[in-house]
Amino acid sequence: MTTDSGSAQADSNNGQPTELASLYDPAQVEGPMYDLWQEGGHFHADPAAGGDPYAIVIPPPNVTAALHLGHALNNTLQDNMIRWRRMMGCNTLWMPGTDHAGIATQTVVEKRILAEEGKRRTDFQRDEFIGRVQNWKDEYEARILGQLKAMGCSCDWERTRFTMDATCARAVREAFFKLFSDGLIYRGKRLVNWDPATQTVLADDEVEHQTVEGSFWYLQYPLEHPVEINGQRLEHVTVATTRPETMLGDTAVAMNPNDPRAAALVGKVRVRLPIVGRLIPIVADDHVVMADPESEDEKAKFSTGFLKVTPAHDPNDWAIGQRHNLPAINVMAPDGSISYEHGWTDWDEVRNADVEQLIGLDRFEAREAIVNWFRGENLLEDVRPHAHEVGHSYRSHVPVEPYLSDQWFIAVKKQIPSLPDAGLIAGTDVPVNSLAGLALKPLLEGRVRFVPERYTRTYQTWLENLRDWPISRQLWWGHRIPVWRGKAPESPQQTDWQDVPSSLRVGDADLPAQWRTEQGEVYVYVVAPPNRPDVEQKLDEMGFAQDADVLDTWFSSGLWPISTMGWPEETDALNFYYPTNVLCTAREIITLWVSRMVMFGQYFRGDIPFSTVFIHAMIQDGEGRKMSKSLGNGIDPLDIIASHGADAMRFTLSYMTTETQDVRMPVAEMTLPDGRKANSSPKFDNGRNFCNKLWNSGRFVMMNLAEMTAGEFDRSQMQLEDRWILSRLMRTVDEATQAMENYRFHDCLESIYSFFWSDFCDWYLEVTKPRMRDEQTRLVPQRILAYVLDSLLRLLHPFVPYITEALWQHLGQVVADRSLDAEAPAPPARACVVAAWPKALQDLRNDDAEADFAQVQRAIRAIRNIRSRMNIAPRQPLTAIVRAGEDELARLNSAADTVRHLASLERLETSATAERPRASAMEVVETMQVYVPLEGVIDLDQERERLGKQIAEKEKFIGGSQNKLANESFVSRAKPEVVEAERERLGRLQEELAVLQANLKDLQ
RNA sequence: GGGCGCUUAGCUCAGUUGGCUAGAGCGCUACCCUUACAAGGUAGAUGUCACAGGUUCAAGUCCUGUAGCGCCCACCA
Repeated sequence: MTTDSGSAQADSNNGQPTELASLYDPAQVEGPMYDLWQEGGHFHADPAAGGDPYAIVIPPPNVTAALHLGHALNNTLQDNMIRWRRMMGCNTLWMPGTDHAGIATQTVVEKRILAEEGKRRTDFQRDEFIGRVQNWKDEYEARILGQLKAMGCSCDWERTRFTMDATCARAVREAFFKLFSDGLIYRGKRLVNWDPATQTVLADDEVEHQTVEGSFWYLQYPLEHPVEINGQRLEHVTVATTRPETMLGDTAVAMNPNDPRAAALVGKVRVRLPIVGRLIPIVADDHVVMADPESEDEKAKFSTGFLKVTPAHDPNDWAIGQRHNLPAINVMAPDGSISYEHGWTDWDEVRNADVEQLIGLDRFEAREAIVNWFRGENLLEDVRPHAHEVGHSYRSHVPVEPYLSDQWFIAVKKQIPSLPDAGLIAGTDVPVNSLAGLALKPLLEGRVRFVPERYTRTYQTWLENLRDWPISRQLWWGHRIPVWRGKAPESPQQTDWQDVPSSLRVGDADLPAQWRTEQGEVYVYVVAPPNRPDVEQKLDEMGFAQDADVLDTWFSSGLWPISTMGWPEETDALNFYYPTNVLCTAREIITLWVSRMVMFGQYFRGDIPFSTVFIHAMIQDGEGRKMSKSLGNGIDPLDIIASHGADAMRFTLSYMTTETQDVRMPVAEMTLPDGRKANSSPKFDNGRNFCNKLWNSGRFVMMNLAEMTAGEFDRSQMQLEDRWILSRLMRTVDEATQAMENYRFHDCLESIYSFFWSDFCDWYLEVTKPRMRDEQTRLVPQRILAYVLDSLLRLLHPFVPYITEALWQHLGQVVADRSLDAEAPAPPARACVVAAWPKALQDLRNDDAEADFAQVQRAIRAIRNIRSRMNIAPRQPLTAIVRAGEDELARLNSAADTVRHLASLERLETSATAERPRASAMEVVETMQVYVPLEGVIDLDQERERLGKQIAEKEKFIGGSQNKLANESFVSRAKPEVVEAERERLGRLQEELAVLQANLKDLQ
């Protein structure tokens, strides 16, 4: 976008207000205004200043990549709220920061290093690799913070945090220590979601399900010896599986106890596992669905009645294994290849040539090889296509492998020992005083609420069905788990973590400890307390080693609301701003993040972290697809800022924010001012146009205020349009304020927008132009222009901060005090960012003025309409004759100048009995008739047709209204005021019809 | 498999407790560079509110069902 209209701000001379360009150029304004706010210290939150606290913690963006449009929306809305509350006089804090995003960041850095240097993580020393990730983090953190600033976010930058900085690390250490001491963290061998690509465990909610077109393979497992059932000889059983490769680890075949064949099979005969040769039992378990090809049940349709049981590689099988005491044989390495080195306990007994050929194959290669083996041995009974949901890593996107491994867990449904036993939350198995219970209770009590409310359920059901949270990750980038493991120096009483709140004395410290027997040896796990390097050193000396793993990223982000404020220290910020007010986020992390913050806030701080969770829409592209790098449909907020301006972006995003759950953003490649091509969206045109309009109207108002005189304002000197615009303003202030209170950003902007554009620009500015030309008549409208513009800038500031601030600064130079009078003050402020939000003054509300002015508007529109229809030049002077009731005419006459001016009339005649001049065009609006005498030919047929249409329409409505009123039930059952309104409406319609008919008759 | 959401003008979407002669922006048509703004102004056209039932005096709005689209959750026989 280029313009020859010069820079937005010419040099000021002699202290005169600067000239403003006619095209708003955001690039000229945004930087200086942001500097002005920063220099003014307006974003800094000071608890000592007291007042009403209002705080928001930012959902810390991941340092994996620069911010995208979703972030732009998220942060725009937060800034809307913070700026609004600041103007409402609250002591506001918007806490900024970024998230280290463990697995995600490590993955992108690994990928980049592999691509650029051909090296893998394991080619580096741990510290060296972390240094590389740190560099990435530094780069992206800077970019992200820069983006937030460019968007205009009014965060308290002095408090900027990072989930791995010293303050947050301190909180993590404290939190881990407390959880461990309370026996809420334990080490366990469990089946976890394993990502073979990144080789780490994933929490349930880090697994994404995708539909995969797979197959069912029907494999025959020979029986140890044939069995006779009802005279039929059975030599093998057939199992159906989607993952044949796991059969190497089968340790049983299960069947339903009600299966008629069970009596002859269960416990009577074993199965010889093909390839491996392992003899495995047949067990009875209710979990197995019996075969029934006729059944509606999907499972019964494909079931053979026999289920292969692989405890080490399937969660259901794990459960069956637990019930029947089956061994778990792990046949895979962490990278997903077939291996006998990771828990294949009977390898030495079963190894043979066939099995050995499979060792080292990737799990999918092994699948093929095994299927081929079965086919070759004639044991492959059938293959059927089968579409099913397969869990994939949300980071590497490869299928997740259920994998047996040792991990640290948080016990989420365990009664917290330090709290009283308060039973279960009704209808659940969740103890009130468990971590899950602590997160659930405030929701049920209404202390935490979701907006929109429907998201409550997502949160609730998730917590109710929560399983223990695996918190260790086999990564390098993250908070290292502060657990040290060593040979137990003394004999423990027991080795069951659950019942032994025990400790180990190290130096002068008693460390919480858990004992475990591993490979016949007793080990002790202890947690080193925060800020005790001496203890850590002592542990090292004792030959203890720190756990190599790091914590799940959500462990530290769950602490975000308290860690950023300095917990566990009793900081002023924590005391003043906690609990915060609103958490603003998208629905995708309600479970991942929101619930954990509530859990931790409640447990560590004894209070909820925020009282409202505002969930906003997710942005999709024009086709309803997710925006992503791989699709090439992502948009960088900085590119929108370059193409349209930050305010335009914010305006459009805020305006789009309704209660809907998805919004679409058509993506289009655009050329930016610097010549680059980048993705942006024409959706932002609306915002840009709005800003330009605001800029120009502000410019125009200020031109007219140049020689404004202050002094007493005499309200009695106001004319109809003055009373009208003030009334409309107050109505708007009222609507906007209510909308903001209810997180209705669209409604708020809609209200301000229509007031600004339709009422203020289209009408008030136009109406007052003639009055502005005269030194005497301009006095009143000048004061009102100043007051209304001042109010508008305040109303719009939370949404479009830059342009409103720029105009505010200019306006301040033109008119220092825009107060109307003592009752309608406009408290001066040195910056719009800290100006007071307007109050809706009831004494300026004026329904009569609004009704009267509406009448004037109707008359003007009628004349313009005739002009347009008759193809008469806009400024050709005309005479108009208006016939209407006495009251209506009185209103019109009181604003005759306005009508003449805005309709470009030479003469306006009003009469209750006027006749239509023979050569004239006419317009009937309600009961008002407007005639415009014209020279030349009037097409009477056309006029009659128009009237005929209007009559038909009117009759239709009258018919409907009459039917309604003739309906006995309506009259008796509808609310009286509704019936009364309907009667009035019918009366009005009939009057209007009569006028139309009279005029039609006149044309005959 | 469970849950949630959407379907309103050519396009993108508003429409809070049922009272609607259903709105906005963009686009479209005609006229206008009227010294704030052409990123603008004036005037105008356009809708079986997905479909089928039901509740009600009254349904875009509430209920049930159907279809299409999208999302979230769920241990892959």
